[in-house]
Amino acid sequence: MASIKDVAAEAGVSVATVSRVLNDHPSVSADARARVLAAVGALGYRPNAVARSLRTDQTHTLGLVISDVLNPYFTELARSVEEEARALGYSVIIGNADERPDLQDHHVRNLLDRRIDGLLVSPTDGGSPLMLDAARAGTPMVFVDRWIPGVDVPVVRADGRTAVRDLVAHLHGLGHRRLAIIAGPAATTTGRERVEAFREALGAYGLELPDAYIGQGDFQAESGRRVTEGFLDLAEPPEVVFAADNLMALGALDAVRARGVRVPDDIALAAFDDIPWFVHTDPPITAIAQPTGELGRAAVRALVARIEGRPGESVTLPARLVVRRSCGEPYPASPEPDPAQAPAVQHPVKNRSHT
Amino acid sequence: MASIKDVAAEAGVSVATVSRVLNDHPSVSADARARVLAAVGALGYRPNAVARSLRTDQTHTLGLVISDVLNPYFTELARSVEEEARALGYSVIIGNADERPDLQDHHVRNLLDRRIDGLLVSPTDGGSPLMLDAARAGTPMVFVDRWIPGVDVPVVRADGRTAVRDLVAHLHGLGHRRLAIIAGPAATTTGRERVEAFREALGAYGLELPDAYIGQGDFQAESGRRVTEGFLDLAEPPEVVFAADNLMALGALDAVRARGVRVPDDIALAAFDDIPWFVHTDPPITAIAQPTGELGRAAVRALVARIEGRPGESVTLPARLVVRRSCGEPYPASPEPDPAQAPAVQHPVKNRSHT
DNA sequence: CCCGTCGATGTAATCGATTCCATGCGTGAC
DNA sequence: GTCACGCATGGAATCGATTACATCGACGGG
Repeated sequence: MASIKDVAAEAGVSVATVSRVLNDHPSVSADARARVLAAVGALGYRPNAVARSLRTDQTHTLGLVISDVLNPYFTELARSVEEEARALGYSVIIGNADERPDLQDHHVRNLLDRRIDGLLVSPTDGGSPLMLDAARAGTPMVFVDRWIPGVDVPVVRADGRTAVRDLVAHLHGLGHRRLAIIAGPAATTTGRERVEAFREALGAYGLELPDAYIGQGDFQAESGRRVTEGFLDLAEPPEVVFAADNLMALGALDAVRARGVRVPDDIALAAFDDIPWFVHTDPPITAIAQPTGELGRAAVRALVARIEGRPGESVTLPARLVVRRSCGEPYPASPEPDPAQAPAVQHPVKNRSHT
Repeated sequence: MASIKDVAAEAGVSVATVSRVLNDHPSVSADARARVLAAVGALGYRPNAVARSLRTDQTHTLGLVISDVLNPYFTELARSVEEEARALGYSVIIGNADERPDLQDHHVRNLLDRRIDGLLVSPTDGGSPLMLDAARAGTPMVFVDRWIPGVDVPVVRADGRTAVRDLVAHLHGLGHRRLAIIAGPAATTTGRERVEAFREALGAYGLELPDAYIGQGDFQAESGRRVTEGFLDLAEPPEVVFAADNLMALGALDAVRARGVRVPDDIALAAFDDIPWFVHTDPPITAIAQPTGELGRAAVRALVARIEGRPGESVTLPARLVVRRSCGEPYPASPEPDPAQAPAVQHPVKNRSHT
C-alpha cells in the first residue's frame, strides 16, 4: 500500500508538501498541488488513518455501547446515531453489551484503547468502575436512553411519565383495575423509572401496584415469557400486562399464546417502545413510542459539542402513547384521535428511511 | 493518558522491557516483570491500540458492511459475527449501507483507510470498482449472504432452492395457482436467485411466472407496500404474494391491511427470512428460515483463516421452510410436522441468546 | 583460566503521518 | 540598491508502540 513517501517521490516534492496538499494548507503553489494530486491519483494513495490518528491524537470516531442489538429500538437508535455522526464527519463503532455488564466493560475498554474521540453509552448496569473512571478522567461522554445518576455526563433520553399516565387513563377507561408490569432490571434507570411512573399513574386512580404484579425481567424476550407465565399462574391474574420494552412484550405474547389465552379479551397487553411490527401483531399492540431518531441525533450533537470543547447539553424529549387494540376496543375513551395520526405514528422507522 | 514511557520510568526499566512484559516475551526476569506490572497497575496504563497498529500493521479488527441494519436478519447476522470475532480475538466495525451503493462505498473506503485486517461484505450492488480493487489488491475478504460473481472471494450463504421448492409445493397443495413475487434488486445475487428459484419451482408444477407477477422491490418495506398495491390493482390479482425478504413482507402486510383485504382468505403471504415477530403477526407468516447465526460464524472463520494465511473456504448452508398460517390452513399437505418443531424453529434469535 | 553461549536488558530504528523551524527566493517600500 | 517581509518548501522531530541489534554479566566446558 502506497505511503505518503511514495507520493512525495512520485511528485518530486517532500512529504511535508504532500501533507500540506492533503490537508489543504494555504501555502502550497498551484504547481506543486497539481503534481501531488496527480501522484495521488496515479498511485491510488489513501492516507493511513492509523498513522494520522497517532500523530494528531484524534480518531474522528465515536463509540456507541448499546444494551442489545437485537432490540429494534436500539437498532434504530444506532442507525440515527451513525447518520448524524457521518453528517458531522465522524464514524461510529458499535459495541453490543447484550445486557451483560461484563460485555459492556469489554467494549468500553476496547473503545478506549482505540482512542475514540467520545463515548455514547446506554448503560446496562449501575455503572462499572471502568466507566466512572473514564468519565472522571475526562473522556467526552454522553448517556443515551439510560443513564447513571451522580455522574457529570449529559443525558439524552425520553420522558415516558406523561405517556404512561395516558396509558393508565386509557386502561382505566376500558374498565381494567388489576394492572401488572414486567419491569426491566432495577440497575437501569429505565428499569426503575417505568415502574415508578406506572405506580404513580395508578395511584392517581386510587389503584395499587402489589408486589405480585411486578415481575422482574431483564429487557429480553425470555424473561417476558417467564414473568407472564408467573402472572397467569396467579390465583387472581392481572387484567393487563404492561411490558417495559418491546422484547419482553414479544415474550409475553409467546407465553399468552402458548396458554391459549386471548388478547385482549382474556388479558390486555401494552408495551414500552413502539416498533413497526406492533401494527401487525395479533392483535396490534398498544405502545409508548419514543422519538428514537431524534434521541440519537441529539445525543451525537451533544457528544460532538463536548469533544469540540463546547458545553453539550442534556436533552429530554416526550414519549407518546399509541393506542391500538391489545387492551380492548380502541376508541371509546381514548385520549387521542388515533386514526388520524396512526400512519405517521406507527412506522417511525420506515418514514425516516425515505426522506 | 499514561504512555509506555511513563510506565518504563515508574518501573525503572526501558520501554523495551515494558513492551516485552506486555507481550509476554520469554526473556524478562521475574523481578522486572513484577515491577512493570506494578507500574501498569499504579498508572492505570493501557496500551495505545493506534500506535500498536501502526507499528505491527495489524488492527485485529474486521469490517462488516451490511445492507440494512433495520432488517432483523442482518442484525442477527451482525450479532453472530461480532460474537465469533470476539472469540477469535478480533473486534468488528459495522458499516450500514442502507441498500445504497454510495453509502456502501463510503464505508468500505472508511474501513480500508482504518487498515482493518479483513472485510466481510454483503454487497448492495453488482460490485463497485472500489470493492473489486480491494479484492484484487489482496485485502482479505469474504462475501456473506450476497456475493459478486467473478471475484475470487469466498462466499458464505444459504441456499434457498430446496426451501423455495417446498414452499411452492405447500402453496400448490393448498390450491393456489396464481403466485406472485416481490423481488429484490436485480443487482444483488439474492435479488435474482430467489426469483429464479421461485420460477423454477413453479415450472415443476407447470405454472408460469408472468412479468405482471414479478414486482420490483428494493428489500425495504416501502417497496413491498408499493408492489403489493400494484398486485391488488391487477385485473386478475395473484392468490399468493411471496416477499423476497422480511421487510418487504412487512410492507405487503401494510398494503393488504390498508385495503381491508384478508390474509390468507383473500390473498396468501409468504416471506424469505424468518424472524421472531412472524410468529405473532396476524396471521403468523409462513417463511423460509436461514441458519443466520451459523452463517455469521462461518463467515468469520473463513475470513480469519484468510487473514492468517490459511485457505478460507466458501460455505453454503440450506435454508428451511417454516409453515404457518398466512397461506391457508397449515397442516393438510404440509411437508413437515410443524407443531413439534415450531418452538425451536420460530425463535432462532431468542434460543441462541440464552445458551 | 579462558572463551563461547545464553539470558536479561537497553539503544535506536521504524511504522506513516503532521507540524515546527529554518531556508531561500521574489517583491515592494524607502 | 538595500532591507524586510512573506510565501513556498524541505528537514527533522514527534506521536506510542515493537523489535533488531548491541551489550553485559554469569556460567559451564575444555
